Amino acid sequence: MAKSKQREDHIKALYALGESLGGPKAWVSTNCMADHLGVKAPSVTSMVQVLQELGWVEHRPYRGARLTVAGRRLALNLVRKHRLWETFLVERLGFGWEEVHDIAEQLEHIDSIKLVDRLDDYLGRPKIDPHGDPIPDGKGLFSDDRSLRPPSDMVAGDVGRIAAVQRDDAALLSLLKSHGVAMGTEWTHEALQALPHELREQLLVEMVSTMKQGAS
Amino acid sequence: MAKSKQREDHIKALYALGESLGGPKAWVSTNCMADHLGVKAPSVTSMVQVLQELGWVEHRPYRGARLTVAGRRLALNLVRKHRLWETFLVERLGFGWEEVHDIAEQLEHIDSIKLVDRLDDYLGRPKIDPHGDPIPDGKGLFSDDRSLRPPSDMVAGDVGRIAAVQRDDAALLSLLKSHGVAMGTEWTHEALQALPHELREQLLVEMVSTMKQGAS
DNA sequence: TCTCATTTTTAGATTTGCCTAAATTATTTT
DNA sequence: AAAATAATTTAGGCAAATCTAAAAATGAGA
Repeated sequence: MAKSKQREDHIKALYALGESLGGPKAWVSTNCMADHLGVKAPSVTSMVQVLQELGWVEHRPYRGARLTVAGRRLALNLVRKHRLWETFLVERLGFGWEEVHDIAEQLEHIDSIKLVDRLDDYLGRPKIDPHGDPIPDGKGLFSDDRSLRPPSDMVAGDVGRIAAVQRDDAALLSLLKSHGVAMGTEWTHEALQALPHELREQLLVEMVSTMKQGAS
Repeated sequence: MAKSKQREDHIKALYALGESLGGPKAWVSTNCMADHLGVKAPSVTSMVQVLQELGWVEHRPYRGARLTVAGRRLALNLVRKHRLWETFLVERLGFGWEEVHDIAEQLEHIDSIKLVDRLDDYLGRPKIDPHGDPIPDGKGLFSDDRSLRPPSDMVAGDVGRIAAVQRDDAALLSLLKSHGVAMGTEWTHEALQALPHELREQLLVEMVSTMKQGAS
């Protein structure tokens, strides 16, 4: 297997960037990974070459990298662990949603399938983590049946329930908290408009009631 | 601070061996640490020299190594984390006592004081872990008021409550479990005598009742 | 006390993961 | 289409943590 924290971090970065760039087939530049990981580009190149040898990554020189099926499975398992631990930290240990990212970043590398599965059971098999992100199951499958919308989709009179924050960033989450924004709380269009737009645009809501015709 | 998994492992080994060799002032040979850690002696020597630079270890060439006050504090914090995580795994996630050592070995390196303290609260500030070992508090202090005795102290008619197993070893713990030995269960002298002595001698009991005069 | 077996350290090499600087390939501009 | 610019990889080096083999110190027995 030959996993390591660094290798896993590169796999996770590749997964995250690949998703944001249009899915599993997208090529992710090594520079882009380097920025995301806080290392220099040549380090990523060499790591990506190692990960290719190990069968987790496909690398096309000067084009970029993307995950193999095995790599994607590994990435989804890391995402699963990260989000389950974040859920544990918030729901059981009483941490604020802005405090848990760095700790979960460490916990996600703990290697024990049984631990993850028991944690999942213990938490009641949650489908969504404290930031509103879906938690994949042991097979890497998501079951997120929410329909999420940006607040910009709301019109006067609409009410939305805060359902996700798009970036897991302590500063942003603290700010949101200080404005009273918490997962599951209900907000009118007007109240949301009163938030600074840098904050508002990071939110996603589920519609509670809308004035719009034919809205889901 | 400059902690790392390997450095912490060496500190913990030095603590454990130092305790078993007669307390904080005992010199522990690098060979002995090497055996305990599963590495070769020269690796320990060089690590010990690094740890001395960092102020956690005192090294007398050809004599051995021992922890400084700062090193001991670090070691006790690792022991605390290890034993709290083991408690969590057994009491909350339902693991068997023979399954948790390796996972706790990973979890003990997670770096977050707040996490440890919250976990401690969450578990109800336990004083004893699933193997009967005392859990130091945040200041490194133990509060273990049990009086533990080897089964060899028991005489016919005595009853003892299983209170600790002296080695955290999966094979041993599984065997004990298969003989029905579990923490807190009560055993007569006779029942204990029926166990293989390799198992029995790893146990410590609290006396429930004794025939002996003047026994505590 | 001197020699010799044992223990421990030093020396030098290896692997992993990172870096900077230089070379290479791709892309954009004119 | 050629040249300039930007992105990426290669080359070569460094630090951490390990190893093996060789040298040095300890201490036990004669």
